[in-house]
Amino acid sequence: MATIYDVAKQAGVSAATVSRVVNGRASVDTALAARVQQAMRELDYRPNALARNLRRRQTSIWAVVISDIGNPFFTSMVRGIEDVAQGAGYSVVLCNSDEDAAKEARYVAAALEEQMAGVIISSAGRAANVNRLIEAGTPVVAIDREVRGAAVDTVLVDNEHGAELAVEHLIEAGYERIACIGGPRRLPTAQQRLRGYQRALRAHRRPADDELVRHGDYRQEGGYQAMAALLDEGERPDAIFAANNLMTIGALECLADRGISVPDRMGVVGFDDIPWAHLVRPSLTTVAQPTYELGRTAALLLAERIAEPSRPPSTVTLRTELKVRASSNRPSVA
Amino acid sequence: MATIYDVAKQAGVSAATVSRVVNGRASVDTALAARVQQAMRELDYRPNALARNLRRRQTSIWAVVISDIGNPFFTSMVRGIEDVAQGAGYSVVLCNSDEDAAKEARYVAAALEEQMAGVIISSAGRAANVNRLIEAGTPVVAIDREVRGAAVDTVLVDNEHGAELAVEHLIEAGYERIACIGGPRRLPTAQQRLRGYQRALRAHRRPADDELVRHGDYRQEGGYQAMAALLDEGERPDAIFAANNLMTIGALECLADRGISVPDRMGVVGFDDIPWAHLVRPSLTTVAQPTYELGRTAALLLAERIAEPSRPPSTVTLRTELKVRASSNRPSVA
DNA sequence: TGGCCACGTCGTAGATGGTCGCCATCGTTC
DNA sequence: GAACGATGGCGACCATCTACGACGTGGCCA
Repeated sequence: MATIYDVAKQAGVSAATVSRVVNGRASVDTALAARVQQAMRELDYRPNALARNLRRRQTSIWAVVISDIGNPFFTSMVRGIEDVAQGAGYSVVLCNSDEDAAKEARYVAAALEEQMAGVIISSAGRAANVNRLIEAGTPVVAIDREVRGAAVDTVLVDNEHGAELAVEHLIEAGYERIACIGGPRRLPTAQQRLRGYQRALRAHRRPADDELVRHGDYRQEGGYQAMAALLDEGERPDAIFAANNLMTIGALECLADRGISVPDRMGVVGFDDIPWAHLVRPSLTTVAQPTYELGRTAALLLAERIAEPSRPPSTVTLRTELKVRASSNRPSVA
Repeated sequence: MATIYDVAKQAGVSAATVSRVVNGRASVDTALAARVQQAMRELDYRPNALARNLRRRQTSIWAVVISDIGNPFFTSMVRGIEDVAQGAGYSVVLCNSDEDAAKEARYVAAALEEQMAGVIISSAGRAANVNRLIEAGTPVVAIDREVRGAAVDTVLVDNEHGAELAVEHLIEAGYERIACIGGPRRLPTAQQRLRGYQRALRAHRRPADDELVRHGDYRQEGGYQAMAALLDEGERPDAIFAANNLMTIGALECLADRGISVPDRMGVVGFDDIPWAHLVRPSLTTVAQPTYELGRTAALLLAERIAEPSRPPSTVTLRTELKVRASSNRPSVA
């Protein structure tokens, strides 16, 4: 592979001049510049990004650390990030932490070692990882999950409000005993969605029975097990609110296995949409998040922070939207 | 950020010794090594990957170039790649080419500039991109799609056979007029699946009517449009074989919009599974691909090629499996 | 007209942080 | 005493960027 020196020799100039032509920062005589361009074409010269990165002490890569690459919520978000990154001249690296704090820490370490230009993170755990990045001066944006104890740009959705809407909708549809399949207790999104659920019950003077709340792991399997527990233990609910998309799928699976018909004997609303929610039968009522927009916003915030590292961190909260479909349509009791 | 020289000073040794301790290549006296470890901890030393990469003329990153990050087929495949990469000490960068040859070329250029340790690619277009990598000495593995005109390690599934099985199944289920929603003509997978469809028809002496074959873009929208065309133009089929998962979803959507019941009035089999195929009503008969295994195999091949660059390229073909569910269950005519 | 200064260009030389080949040293063993 | 292995330091090297200074030109002022 040709280096900058080969080009310089071919064009009869110094390497510095070639560098100037490549980067367009300083002024170079037009005739010389043309000769350099010519030489670059002839040698099929590609600047060595490694050397440039070392010298500039920074890559042009953004790391995106997410907790589950298989969740369509994240893939759509990543698209939003990618589109902005592309436009701003950055590449995007995807890191899949699998909700594992250790794996997340490894990726953060890698981001530091590789001197990534920025990090967008949906953190599984404590603030330590995020703070490590901030201390090292790496621009960071938290997405989807707020990070307590870290001063960082953040993009969220109104989880509590969305959950409240969902549960209110179930109440208005006539369901009586509404259960909740919550997410992992340590995750802020799970806590907020649970609060929304409780708030709606309280507002409508429904008792908040502890037996009605189960916690899953935000995966399909967890949703299945939580649903099974709700069916087998204690007084059976007639509707459920599930705190994320994959757990909703799991719950539906369980209900199908048990032959419990939705929405007649069990109303179902899930948090976060699924691309084919309307193909599932019955079609699924969901609290839709603006996933693409979430990614876009985070990427824009990151670009701004890179441009202006010292500005105070800001938090953007996007709205959710209740999409009423068939799974929460209780047949009126005659 | 502390450099290797800071650590060397702190431990009272030379930078070379610190390097040896970090990399564990050469033997270092235990006492010295301990002092170095101590100094690294005290200074919170992180090796600068950029400098190492420059010197070694290689990063420890694998680029995975895929054509649609939103397709669960690819996300599962990526998991398989990641797990192997993780174990072998590599990080994985995801590049989303969106079936766009130009975008793909940009990512390939980036992989060359950043001197990626290896590339796994599901190429959208011609062999030029892959050959550029091979010429530069970058280890490459083609996945899911063979690359004609390039001598490269390849991992495929038996597309033709899988498609044949699917169509045979529809024939045996009693469907008469079986249509095909094929993929983009230029893609080898689309060509192979189409051939499997045609072969099955021929074997059962069904006429291969050109009117019964439409081509989509491997996305949901394309499946929807192809289905609509099949319904509106010419003699209507009573079953369809769709050449990938997202187009199957699109076709189902179209059928639902038109009120055409599946499997009574239209049998449906799709190529490639969907995580929640059994939740869609009716549950979906599919040709399942070993997606995770596909990724794993490609990653293993890449690791082998990196270890032994001169070995002749090999091709691995994995088997598909027909998963019979409800969407192809034709009610027997009384 | 001569001298000085500003400015546009361009080359030299170091800096970036690690890695590794080579060589010196030291202790051990035969 | 020679041979050998283990150990650790020196300095070149990776490809690029950039601070600094040199050089030439032209304008302006005395």
